[in-house]
Amino acid sequence: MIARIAVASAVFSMDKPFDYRIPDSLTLQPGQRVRVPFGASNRRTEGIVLAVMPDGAERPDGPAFKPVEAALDPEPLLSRAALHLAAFVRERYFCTFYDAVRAILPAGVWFQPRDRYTLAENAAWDDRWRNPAAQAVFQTLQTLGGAAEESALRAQFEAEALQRALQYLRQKKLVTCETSHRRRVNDKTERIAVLAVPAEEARRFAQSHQASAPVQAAAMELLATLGECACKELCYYAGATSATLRRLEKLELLTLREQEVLPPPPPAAAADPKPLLLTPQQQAAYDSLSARLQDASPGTALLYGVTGSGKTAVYLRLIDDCLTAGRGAIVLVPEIALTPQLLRQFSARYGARVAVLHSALRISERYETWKRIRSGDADVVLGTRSAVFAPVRDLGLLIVDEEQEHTYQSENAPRYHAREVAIYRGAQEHALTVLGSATPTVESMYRAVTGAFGLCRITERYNGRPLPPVEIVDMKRELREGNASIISEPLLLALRENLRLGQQSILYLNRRGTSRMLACVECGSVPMCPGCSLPLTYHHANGRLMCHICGHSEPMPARCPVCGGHLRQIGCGTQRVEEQLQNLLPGVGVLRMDADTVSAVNTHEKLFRRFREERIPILLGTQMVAKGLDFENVTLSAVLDADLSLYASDYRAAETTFSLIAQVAGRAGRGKLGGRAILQTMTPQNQTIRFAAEQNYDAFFEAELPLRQLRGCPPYRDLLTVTFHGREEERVWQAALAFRARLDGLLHSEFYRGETAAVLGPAPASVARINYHYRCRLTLSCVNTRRLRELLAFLVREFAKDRSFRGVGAFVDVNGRE
DNA sequence: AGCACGCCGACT
DNA sequence: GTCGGCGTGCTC
Repeated sequence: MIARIAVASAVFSMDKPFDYRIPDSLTLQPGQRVRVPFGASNRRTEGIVLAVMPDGAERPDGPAFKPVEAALDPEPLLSRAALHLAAFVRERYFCTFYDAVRAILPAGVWFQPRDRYTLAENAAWDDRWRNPAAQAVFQTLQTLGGAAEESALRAQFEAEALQRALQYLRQKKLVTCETSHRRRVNDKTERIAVLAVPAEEARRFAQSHQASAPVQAAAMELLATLGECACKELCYYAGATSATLRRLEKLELLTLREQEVLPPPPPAAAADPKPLLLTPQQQAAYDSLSARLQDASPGTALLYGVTGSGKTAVYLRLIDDCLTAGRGAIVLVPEIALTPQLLRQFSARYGARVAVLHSALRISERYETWKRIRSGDADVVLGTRSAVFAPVRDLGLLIVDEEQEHTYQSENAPRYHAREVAIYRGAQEHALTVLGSATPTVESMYRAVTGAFGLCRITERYNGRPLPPVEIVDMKRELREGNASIISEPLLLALRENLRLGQQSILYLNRRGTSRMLACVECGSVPMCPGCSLPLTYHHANGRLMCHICGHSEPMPARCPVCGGHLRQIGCGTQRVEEQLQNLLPGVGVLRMDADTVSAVNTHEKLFRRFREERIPILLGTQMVAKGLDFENVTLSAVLDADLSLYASDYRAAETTFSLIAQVAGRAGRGKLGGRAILQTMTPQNQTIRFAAEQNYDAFFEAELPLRQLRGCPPYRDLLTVTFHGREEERVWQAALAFRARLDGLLHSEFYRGETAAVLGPAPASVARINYHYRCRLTLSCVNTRRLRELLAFLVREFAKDRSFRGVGAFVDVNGRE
C-alpha cells in the first residue's frame, strides 16, 4: 500500500503531498501521524497520512518510494473532516498543510525530535584530517561508548562548533544521526534568577561596576534587594538581555533555574441555573434558529441583537435543542477572561459536559480537555479562537459570539479568521453557524441582507429599558474655551452629579499608538527604536524607553538627544487621565484598568468585583472596560476620545469605532437607575460618530456600504496582501516591483480574463521597518476566487525559489489588519 | 528550510 | 591532498 503524506519539514514553496510505501508490518489510516525519511540525507521528519492507496500508482520512471518508518499515533488523530478543514485552511490562508495541522491540534500532542549520534562501525580518525573540533567530538563519542544524544554532547561543546563538527563527521561517514520523536507535554516555564552571593557582596559588585558595566550593576542591585526574580522582569527593570544574565551566572553571582508558570485559577464554581424566560423577540429569534437547526443543511445565521438584548438566553436554548438531538456544540467568545458570567452559566447548566478551551490553560490541561471532547465526554465547548477546531463529535451548532471582535483573527502562521472557519466548518459538517453581535461587521450584515445568511433581530433590551441617551461633546470647542484637559466641562459636571448621587461611572480611553511616546518640547523630535520605524514608548514602571515590537529597551534620556531640550510625554495614557481626575476631583476613588494594572493576580474579574463591591466611583480603562460585566449602579459611561480609532489605515476603522462607542454607551443604564453616555470628540460632525451616538446601526450600515464598494473592500472585494520583507531596503522594493510586474502580466493574460482584480502598491507596510527588516506590500483587491488564490500561491512559490530574490521573504494575508 | 554535490581557489 | 566557500538542484 501507498500512503500520501504531508510532511512537517516542508516549507511553503515545496508543500505538497509526498508518497511513501507502507511496509507490511504497518497498517495506516488517514489522520495518523508517522515518522518518515525525507530528503537526500533521509533525515527523519514527522508527517500526517492524508490518504492510503493500493500499490500500482508508483512513478513509472524514477526510484521506488521510500518506506514509512513508524506510526507515531496508534489511531488517527485527525478525523476526515478535520483533514478536510486543514486543507481548507491551507488553501485559504496561504500556509503549509502542517501549519494548518498545528493550528488544529493542541500543543500536548506534539513530538520533540531528539537526535542521537552513533559512530560508524570501525570508524577511525585519519591523522591527515585537520579539524581539531571534530576530532574532539569524535573522541568524546568513543569514550561514551560509540553513541550519544545530542543533548549530552551539548553539555561539553559550544553549540555552533558542535554543529559544525557533527556535520563534518557525518560527511566523512564517521557518524550517523538518528532522529526519534518523544512526546512533549511540557508546560510553560519561566527562568528565575537567584542571587548566589550575600546581598552585601552583590551591592559591592554593583557599586564597583556602576561605570564599567551599568546594566550588570543595575541587575545585581535589583537582585540584591529581591533575592530572586523572574529573568523577564529582571531584564525589564534593569534593561538587561539574557546575555547579561548568563555573564553574571558565569561570574557565579547568580544562578538560573526553570520554574513552571502556574496558570490562573479556574473561575468560581457554578451558581444555580436560572430558568430561561424569553421575551417575544427572543422567542421569535430562537424559533427561527431552532427551525434551521433541524435542516439538513442549516447554513449560517446572523443574530443581531442590541446590547443587553439577551442573546445568551437564545444561545442556551439552541444548545439545549442541539444536545437533545444528540449533537455537540461549540461556542466561541472573543476572550474568556472577559466572560466569567457566561462561563458560570454554562457550567451551571451543562455541568461536566462543558469543556473550556483558551490560551491560559496549561498544555497538559488543554490536552486533557481536548481528549475529553474527542471521546464525547464533553459535548459543549466554550472557548476562544482556536476552539473552532475542537474535535466535537457530530457537531450540530457553532456559535460565534461578538463576531465583530478582531481577536477571532489569528496573528501568526495560519492567519485564519475563526468566524470564516466556523462558517466553512458548519457548512461542511451540516451544523448551524450562528454569528451573534450588537454591532455586526459590515461583511456579515451584508451577507444577511442579501440572503446568504439568515437574519434574526432583537431590537429591545431584555429588561425593556431604552438605550441610554448619548451626548456628543465637541472637544475643539472645549479647547477654544480654554479647557485643554481630556475631561470636558460637561463630563466633569456629569461626574460630579454622579458622585453626589452615589452612582458609578465608567470612562473609556481609546488608547492607540501615540499614547506613551515622548517628544522634545524644543525641536519636536521623537525618540525612535533603532531597529523599527516606531516611536519608543515610555514605561513608568522601569523608567525606560521600550519598543513594543522588538522589545528594545534603553534608559530614558534626561534631555533630548538631538537638541538637549526637554522631553515630554505626548498623547494621553490612562495614567495621565488618572492624574487629571485626581486634580479635578481630589480624593475621589479611581480604579484604573489597563494592561499595566491587570495581571495574573489582579485578574479582570477581581478588578471588576472590586469596582462592584467597593463601589469605587470611577472605573477608568482601555478596551477591557468596554466589555466586562453589567453593573446595576453604573449610570454614566464616557468615551474620552472617540476619534482615535477612526483614522487607522484599516478599512474597518469606522466599523470598529462604531462598535466600541456602542459598547461603551451600552455599559450605562443596565440597572433600574437608567443612565446616560457622553462622547468626547474633535469631529462632532463625523457621520460614524453621529450614528454611534444615536445607536443607529442600520443608518451606519447603509452609509458604510457604498464607501466599501468605492474602496474595493469587503464585502464587495477581498484584500489579499503580499508582504515583502528583508534586510536590504532596495532589494525588498525591487522584489515587490518585480512581483507586481509578473502578477500584472498574468492577470492581463487570456486565462485570467474573467477575474476581477486590481493591484495596488507596492507601498510601505504600516510599520515599514521591524527589527532592522524593511517591509512593503502589494494589495490585490479582488473577487476572491480559487483561481486567483492559486495564482498568488504559485507566484509566491516561484518567488521563493528564484535566487535573484534571495534575502527577501514574501507571505500572503487575507483581509488582515496591521 | 536543509542538505548533498560539484567546482574552485588557497593552503600545507 | 585537503579544506572551506559558494552556487545549484531536489525533497515521494
